[in-house]
Amino acid sequence: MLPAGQPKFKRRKADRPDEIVAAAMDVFAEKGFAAARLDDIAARAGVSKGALYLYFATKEDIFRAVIEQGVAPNLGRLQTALAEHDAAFPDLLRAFATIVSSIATDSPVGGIIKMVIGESRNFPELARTWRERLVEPALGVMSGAIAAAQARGELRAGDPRHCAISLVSPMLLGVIWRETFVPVGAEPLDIPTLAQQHVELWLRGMRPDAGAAA
Amino acid sequence: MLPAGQPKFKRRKADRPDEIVAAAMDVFAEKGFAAARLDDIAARAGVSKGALYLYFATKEDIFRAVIEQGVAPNLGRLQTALAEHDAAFPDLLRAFATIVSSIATDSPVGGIIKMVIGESRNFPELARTWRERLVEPALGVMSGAIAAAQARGELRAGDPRHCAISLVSPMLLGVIWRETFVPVGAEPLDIPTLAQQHVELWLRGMRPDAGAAA
Amino acid sequence: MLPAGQPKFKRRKADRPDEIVAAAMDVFAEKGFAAARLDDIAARAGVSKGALYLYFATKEDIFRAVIEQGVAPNLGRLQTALAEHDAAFPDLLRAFATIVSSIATDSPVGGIIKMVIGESRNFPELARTWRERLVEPALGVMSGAIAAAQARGELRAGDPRHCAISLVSPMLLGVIWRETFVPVGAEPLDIPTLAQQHVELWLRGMRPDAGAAA
Amino acid sequence: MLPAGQPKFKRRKADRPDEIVAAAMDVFAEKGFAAARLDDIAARAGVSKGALYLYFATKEDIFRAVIEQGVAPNLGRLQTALAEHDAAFPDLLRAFATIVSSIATDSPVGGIIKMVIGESRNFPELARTWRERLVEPALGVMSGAIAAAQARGELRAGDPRHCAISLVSPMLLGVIWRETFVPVGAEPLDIPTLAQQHVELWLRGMRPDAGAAA
DNA sequence: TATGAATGAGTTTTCATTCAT
DNA sequence: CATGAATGAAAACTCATTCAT
Repeated sequence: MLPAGQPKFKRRKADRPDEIVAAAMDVFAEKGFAAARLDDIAARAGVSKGALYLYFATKEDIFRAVIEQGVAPNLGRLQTALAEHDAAFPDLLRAFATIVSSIATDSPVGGIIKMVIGESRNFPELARTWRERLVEPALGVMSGAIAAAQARGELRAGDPRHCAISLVSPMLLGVIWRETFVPVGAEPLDIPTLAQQHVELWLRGMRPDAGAAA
Repeated sequence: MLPAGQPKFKRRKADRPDEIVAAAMDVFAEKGFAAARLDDIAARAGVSKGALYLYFATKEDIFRAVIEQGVAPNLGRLQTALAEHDAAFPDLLRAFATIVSSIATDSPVGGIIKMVIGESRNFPELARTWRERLVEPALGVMSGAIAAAQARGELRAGDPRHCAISLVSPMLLGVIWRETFVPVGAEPLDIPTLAQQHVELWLRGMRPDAGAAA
Repeated sequence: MLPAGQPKFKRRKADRPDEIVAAAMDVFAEKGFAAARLDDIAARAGVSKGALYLYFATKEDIFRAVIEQGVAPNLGRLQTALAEHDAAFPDLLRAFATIVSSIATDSPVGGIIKMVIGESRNFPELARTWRERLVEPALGVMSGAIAAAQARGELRAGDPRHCAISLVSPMLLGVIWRETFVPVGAEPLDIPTLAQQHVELWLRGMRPDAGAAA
Repeated sequence: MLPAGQPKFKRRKADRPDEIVAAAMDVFAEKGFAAARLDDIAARAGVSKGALYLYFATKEDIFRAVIEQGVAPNLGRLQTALAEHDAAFPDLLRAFATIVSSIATDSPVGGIIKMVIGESRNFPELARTWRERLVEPALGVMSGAIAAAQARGELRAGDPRHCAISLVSPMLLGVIWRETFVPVGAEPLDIPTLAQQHVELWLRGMRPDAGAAA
């Protein structure tokens, strides 16, 4: 059905924005906002530089779209991951670790996180959005679950927010490691293993005293 | 006619490079490498733009100097922190947590880490240097100590490198949080408390089974 | 399902060029040639951008058509206005003033004049055309009539070309005023009144000395 | 005193802005705002394109400066021209005609007027400024003087504003003619002669009836 | 015919780097 | 040594024009 020759113009209005955002994602993640060149983004998206401006008004707009697009799917996955509150807490956590590992491994969150960190001062509203729509909800759900488990006596005392951070930080660091040091020759971290080992460590560390339970 | 407060001696030229690096540190940490302007750096350092070129050949050189300068003092502090292998492991860790907290709180590592993360692909040799001279030595020392403690039966089994990451990641994340979300309105994390709580959690989580010890 | 008001027949293609020229007239008059965008012209003409190229080869062609179209009807009106040489000169002039006022008031000459003034250096041949086909003929007819009246002793001496300019300039300025200052908040000039008052002034100013006539 | 070689950089901070504005004046007057290229302005000013941005933030800023600069000196000249209210009205007018002629002949007002006309819709605030600071004051002074002379019985009745326009319009048109048609091959108008002849015409046309005076 | 997505040459704007002073 | 005006190469952005549909 496709014409044999390669047409000079492709008409794909509906697909273009996503293709551009995907290409921009790669370039921004590699170079950062300022060092990324629209030429590169256009080339990687397989369009002309001018075509970018059919869909986005400025370079900043493209960047915003990239970061925004990083929020939505992660939010969904995360909610899924934490939806089943009724599972026993340890099992919940283990499931959570698995999902987080898979997100970390096969989605571009790494690049997005890197960009949010690197450009938070240049694009404060994006950092704010990210925190409000992703980071705080996630921290909120987790520390809520932790507090509940503490109330039930399943976990020992301790500031729930700090506990949540203790819980997730190695996975985040794993992602950052992959973005930062692996391209430069470092051995990749085995995130699933790290996550699993860490969850077990955390669960043991949070287990109430045997004596207290008596 | 000169104001009385006028310093008798002009700033020694020997100080200039450090002042420039300090100013550059601030600007690079805020904007990233590409978005930082030499005008801003010069202005913040209180020198003319041309003066930068009396001490550094290029913008990249200044950036390198900033990153380099971030390595050295931290390296020293870290070695100090981990030098006294003969303390009991828990006490060693507690001391370590204190030192790391203070570094995290009142040195500009935060900004440097942010820059290393953000520019690792644009300046691979800097990321490499950082890893080789700071990250790997630190991880090495720590996982070595952990492995030794495991061998002595003081800690339970588990990949020492992963254990080390589990140990330090919340502090690193705390620093990143400060650079990323606090300027955008987030509540700062209480890094010393977080560190302390996490170290206790980690120690409990790594404590060998009571049964196994029997 | 079709709205009742839907025209039964589509606009005839034969009308398109004129509609485009009319739309272009508005846009060019507002923005000038270079700042006018074909998108705007197409939108105002109610056609696609590509459609412009079915009728005109380039943006310049559209512009030329606009200017050309400004010449023809005015030329006709002018000739009509000055055709009746046999009327008494004062009456001729009064009739002329009326016609010029109405042209000035309800035709787009204002915009065209503005464009001819603004783009004369960028499109010399258009300025030339305008002068040769409209300005010089008009000036010629008028100074001819003036010279004739002078020869008959109805008007006092004086360079006829300058006299003609003295005669028409307020009307022209009125049109320019409308294009320039009215859109920016100025009170419009009452061109008919201005014209009438000026013609009477001019006639008195050109009346031969009573003594000379004696 | 000047170095023999031609230095690559000239340091003339104080002079540059004026040189740039002067160069821009020429280019804008020839091409209009949109069609003028900063390259041309820079070249004509004898500086690099980048140097423009040392003194002006945008192309629009340069344009504004050109128009603004056209206001001030003309305002001064105009005030001078109309200052001597106590001369007999006819002599005042004759002096005025001389001064206006010389302004028209040897200042760049022509170009500025052309630009104000052509860009009034794109830069409304400039058109407004021009009208408020130059056009209206001038019209005001003139119609004031005319009204006074009418009250003294030196001039016949008639709307003073219209009379003022009748008076100045040929000179303005002469300037526009020079900008529009002379570069395209037209014979220049002899503005001084035109002005003088027109002032006499106007004075006669405004002279009160002999009978009325009796 | 008519459309409008896509192009790419051209323009404005930025800023690291140079150099006369 | 120090300055900062000036440069020029590179990057963002615009828009007349083309062409697959």
